Amino acid sequence: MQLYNSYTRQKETFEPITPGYVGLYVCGPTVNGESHLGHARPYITFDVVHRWLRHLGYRVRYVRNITDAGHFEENDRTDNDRIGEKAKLEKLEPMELVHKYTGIFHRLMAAFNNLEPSIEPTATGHITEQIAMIEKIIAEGYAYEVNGSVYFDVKKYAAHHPYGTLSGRILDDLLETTRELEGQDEKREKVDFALWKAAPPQHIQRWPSPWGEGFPGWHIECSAMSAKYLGDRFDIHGGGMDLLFPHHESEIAQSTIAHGCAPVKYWMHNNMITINGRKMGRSYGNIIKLTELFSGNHSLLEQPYHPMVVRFYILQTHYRSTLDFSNEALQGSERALKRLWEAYEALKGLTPGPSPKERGEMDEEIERRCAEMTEFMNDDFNTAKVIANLFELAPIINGLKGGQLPEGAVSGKTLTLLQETFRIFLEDILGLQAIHAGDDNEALSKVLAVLIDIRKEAKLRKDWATSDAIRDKLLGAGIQLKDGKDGTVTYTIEKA
RNA sequence: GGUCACCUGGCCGAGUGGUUAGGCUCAGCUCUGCAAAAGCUGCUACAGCGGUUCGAAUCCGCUGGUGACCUCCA
Repeated sequence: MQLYNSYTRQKETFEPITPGYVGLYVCGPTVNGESHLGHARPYITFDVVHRWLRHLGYRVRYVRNITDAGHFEENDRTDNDRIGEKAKLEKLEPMELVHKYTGIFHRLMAAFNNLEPSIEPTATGHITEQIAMIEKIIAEGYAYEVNGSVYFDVKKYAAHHPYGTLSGRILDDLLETTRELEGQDEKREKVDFALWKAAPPQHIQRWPSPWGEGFPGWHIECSAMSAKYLGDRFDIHGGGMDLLFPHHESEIAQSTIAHGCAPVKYWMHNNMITINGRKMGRSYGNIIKLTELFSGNHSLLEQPYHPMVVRFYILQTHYRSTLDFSNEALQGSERALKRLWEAYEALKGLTPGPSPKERGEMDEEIERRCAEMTEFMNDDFNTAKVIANLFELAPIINGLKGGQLPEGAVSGKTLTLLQETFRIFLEDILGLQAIHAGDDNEALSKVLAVLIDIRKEAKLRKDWATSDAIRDKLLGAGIQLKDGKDGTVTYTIEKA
């Protein structure tokens, strides 16, 4: 399998550090607010990576953190609320926020049908590990303490180690161009980053440390927790491209000092979701929360979009390309997914033709397209090409079902391959699910059978008014009847 | 300002030297009582200008445009 390593900026053959096992770490959410559309991308992207690695037979330990330490705020409440000014219950309780947004996050992940990570460690649950790591870095001489805060000495690090390789930074440029920010006078250099921050008196989240009460810096949690659960050196670290600098660059530096080796063998970064060509982000004011996307409740949205439509829309594009949001694009994905899924359902109902014919051209095409899907996934997780091939196969399935292709056009063996391949790629790898309601309601299917029967009788009488009324009114209720060529009628039910 | 990307048909998007990507939309046809669904067919693009090459969307250069990072950020 080939994957693109952001560190070397080229595709490389994947060889796990420990044969048969893969350590995968992905930067998780900061649970101080609701996830938006942009956040959906890494979690879906790396869910597919996780699924594919498992499919290849690797035993994967997938670690995705929950960042629940740092700066928190909600509406007018912040973690800087002065202790004396408000009653306890009026003040922000960080764990209350963390609980709320972690719950929302988990529900969103489930809606996307993302498999759960193996471990979901929280930053607050690993304060001691982070402190221990900082102590090690100080002992090695690459960090210094100022007024209860600890900073990493980037200049010294860069003198002895390659720095900036991942993000393409040159230290001298950074020293010149890094902006002047408040409260940075403690640092020796502007490029230094905090390992530990002393907590001002009004800061609620605080832990004791060798340097006084405070809280961990932004980057250290990922390094401490990935090392704890995956080892000092592990296989794949994923996240959004916007984390390249300074987050991942800092992770490399601090881990290299603390553990004596570069922490990650393969770095993977997904590209951004844009809206009108611009990255979705708080500062641009163009955020669409996922809950809004699913409900349609947002001024930019023309309609609600099902989580599976969003998942499909994301997977139709290669993960390293930007992906532009628009209603038109989402609606296109919705129609496309419906068509593909209905072909899949039709495929499940197909049985081999009467005379198992000899292998024909169609058998060869199907075999080739099925085999290609594995190649596409092995080539840096090219889900876009996998989906294209599924669409290439859909007309064959529909043709067999609809009678445009003769019954024996495909051999039984090939049909089985096709069924198996669709199931594996659509469900197991892409992680897609039906977006219309299942046909599992016995009472409803009986009712529909009655209506279909009445309509059939009406058609025999050429009572078009009645037959069309049944068809149109059901459609209005979200139930679409589909007349087969041989008189059979199938239907799909919109999920409420 | 520094660094790095990107610019594909009405829209979304694959694609790194020679092949129809694919999806959505649209038009025509088949099927149908009419539709829908499905099938078939059509719409053949690579920002511009140079260069390399037998041959470039694909490599190189220049120009223009857009974006990302440099600050919390998926």
